[in-house]
Order: sequence, then structure tokens, then C-alpha cells
Amino acid sequence: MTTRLAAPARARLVRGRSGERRPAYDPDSLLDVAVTVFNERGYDGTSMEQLARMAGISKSSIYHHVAGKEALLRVALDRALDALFAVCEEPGSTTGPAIDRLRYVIHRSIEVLDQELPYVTLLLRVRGNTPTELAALERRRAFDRFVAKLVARAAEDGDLRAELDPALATRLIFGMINSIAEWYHPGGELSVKELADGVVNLVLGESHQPG
Amino acid sequence: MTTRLAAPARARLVRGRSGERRPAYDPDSLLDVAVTVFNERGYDGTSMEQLARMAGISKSSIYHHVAGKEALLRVALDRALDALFAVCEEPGSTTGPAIDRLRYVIHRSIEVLDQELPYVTLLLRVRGNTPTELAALERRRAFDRFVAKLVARAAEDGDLRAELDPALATRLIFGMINSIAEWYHPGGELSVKELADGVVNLVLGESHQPG
DNA sequence: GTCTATAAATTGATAGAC
DNA sequence: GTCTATCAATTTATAGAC
Repeated sequence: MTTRLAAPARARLVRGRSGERRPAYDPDSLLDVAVTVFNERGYDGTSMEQLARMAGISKSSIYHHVAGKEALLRVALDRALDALFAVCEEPGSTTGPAIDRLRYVIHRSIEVLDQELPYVTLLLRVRGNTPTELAALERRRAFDRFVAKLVARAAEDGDLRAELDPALATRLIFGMINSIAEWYHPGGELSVKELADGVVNLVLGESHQPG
Repeated sequence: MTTRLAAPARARLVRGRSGERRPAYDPDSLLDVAVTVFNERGYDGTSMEQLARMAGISKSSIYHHVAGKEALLRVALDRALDALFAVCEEPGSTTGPAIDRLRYVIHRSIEVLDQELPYVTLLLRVRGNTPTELAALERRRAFDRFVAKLVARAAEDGDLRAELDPALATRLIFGMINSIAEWYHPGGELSVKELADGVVNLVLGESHQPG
């Protein structure tokens, strides 16, 4: 399945809603294209030439919008990481019993996956080949540590069904959550709520999220 | 963590156990090196030059052993897929109640992950950029279908704890299993048995594998 | 079975016109 | 903001000596 992106028309002048002409490409729409192609072919497997073809502009035009290929990657990865860390700041993640916080973070993480799927998918595939990728991996590890603490506290409270080492449980649970990016399609038959409830049900033995 | 592989000595003549001289490189040991580097930097992110440096031989020497970069990938992916399909043929996967077969396949899949970790890891990261990769993805889907049938039958028998759609359960469970490749180290503190029991415990609600 | 040298194509990125 | 033309470096792969 090769996604066909912007027809050349998209790169040309477009009529705005009041009829004015405006440039078709801002950095954001270019980012959308780039992330889609990166996810399809892998970051290293994508050339600027391919990127340009999919965006419907020439290779050199891309450099008018962004500093280079790695800058595109950095912005994309930060978008995913910012969304994940925002969840950690929400009241549901910082107040109440650890097991409830954990359920909340699992639910919200899956919602972030739904809302920012291409960006999170890209993040999950980063290997650490460049400074940009290493920085992203370090931020991702910080998120993992936040969740691991919740799991450990829920285990101390005796609220985890499975008798599992908390660190192992964290890895397995978030391994499951992250794997969703490989097949989930937002807006499809399976709703985010069904999906999140299913995961919580499977790993924590509860059917519904309170609230 | 940049793995340091073969010292140059490895590429030179080596004394066999009876003192005879023999060439240091056969296709198999080259494959081991290649798969390690592919997993570290990604297949597309690895050049033949880097491969040669890690193997301790020159770039052109590699072409004496294999047809090219993609041939190395194909052999590696087949090794992982052959190991997974072998599990499907084992008696534990083909006889008895579906829930027992499922438990068996989960256990054995994790054992394959342990025994063939670099090869399975590489398989799990394939994106479909080349004919070789597409063929591997198709074989992988065939394995998924085999497991999905077991989950569906176990659900029909009423033997699945979670009230989940079988296809969804399959994806979540094997998403969890596959994610193990991202952090697991064979021969470390966590044994394969503990790991497999932990996964089965978490998703099927059982602590031990019979047998 | 290894090497050096090199081919042929592709890569990320820049210069400068419109 | 887009383009063509181009660069320097890198990439996969081959030729041919030892």
C-alpha cells in the first residue's frame, strides 16, 4: 500500500475561503507529509527526493521550509513527546490511589496514540542513530520512569492482579500499548474507548474506566 | 551503546582445534555480524562500509560471501520465520483444547524470541520497502492468522478470561510478546520461563505452564 | 579469500534565477 | 516560495591483482 499524497495542485497556489490566494505549503503541512512517508518507508529509508515527490514540490523547496531532514524528524518527535508528557501533568495522573492513576495514564496514553498516531508511531521506531534520535530516546525513557513508579506503587498497595515484578509489568503493559501503533486506524470500527477499555481489561482485569 | 565486534584478527586466519589453519569467515558468522548491526542502526541506516568495518574485513570481501545487502536480510528474516513456523507444527500447537494450544504457542514463541533474538528482532522491524521485506511480511501475517484461529477457538470454548474480540486479543497479546525484543537480554537475570509465565499470567490469568 | 581501486548511481544540501 | 542546476559526499556493487 503506497500512500498517494499531495497532488501537484497542492503545492501550487490555493484559493482560501475568502477567495484570496495563499501559498499551499506551510511548515506544518510539510511535516504531515514527511511523517507519513517516514512511517511508510522508515526515516533512513526515505530520501529528500522521495519526500519532495510525495509533497508535490521540488527537493530544494523543502529547504526553504526546514533546515533539513533531521530537523523534520526532531519537530515530529517533539510533538509526540510533548503530548505524552502533558498526560503526566494532568490531575488524573497526579492525584488519587496509584492504581487509579495508572488506569488513567493507560487510557490517556492510548488517546494520545489515537490523536497523534503518526507522530507517536515515528517516535516508537527511533533507533538512536543521530543526536536528535538519542535525545528523543532519553525523553521517552523519562516517560517510562514516570509510569514505572505508578506500577510499583500500585503493586505496593496490592492493587495489581498479576504477581509480577513491577518493572517487568511496566514493560509488558506499555509494550502492548505501543504495539497498537502498528495496526490501529483512528476513526475505524474500533473506537478509542473500546480499545483502551480492552487493554485495561486485559492487563488490570477491569472492564471500565471510572468517569 | 555501540557494540564492538570482530577485531581485525577475526578476519584473518585462525587456528582450528587441531591446529590447522582455516578461513575466519563463513557466511554464517558474517550473517551474525550483519544482523547485529542491522538491529543497532536499522537495515536502511546501515551501509556496506559500516558492515565491513564491524566484520573486520573490506567491503568488497563481503560480496565474496553474499550477493549483496538485501541477500543478507533475506537469509536473516527466513531464519526467524522458519523458527516461528516450526512452532506451529509441534504437537503442543496442534493437539488438545485451544486454550492449551494457545498457551503452548505463547510459551514457545517467547522461547524462539530468546533463542533467535537478533533474527526475530530484525523481522519485527521490517517495513516492506523491498520485495524481500514484503515477502517476509506476508509470511509473518500467515503466522498471525494461525494464532488468531487459536484465540478465536479458545474464546468459543469460553476459556478466555477477558471478554475481548478474539482478533483484538490476538493483536494485543502478540504486540506484548513482540515488544519483548526491545529490551530482553538472553542469559540475563530474567529467565525465559519467568518471562513466558509472566506474560501468560498477565493476559490469560494463569501462573504456570503445565508440563 | 582478501585487498585496492573505481565505477555508477543516489544522497543531503546549496546557489542563484524567476 | 518555487524552480533548475549543481556539488561534495556517500552508497551499492564490480574489476582485477595477490
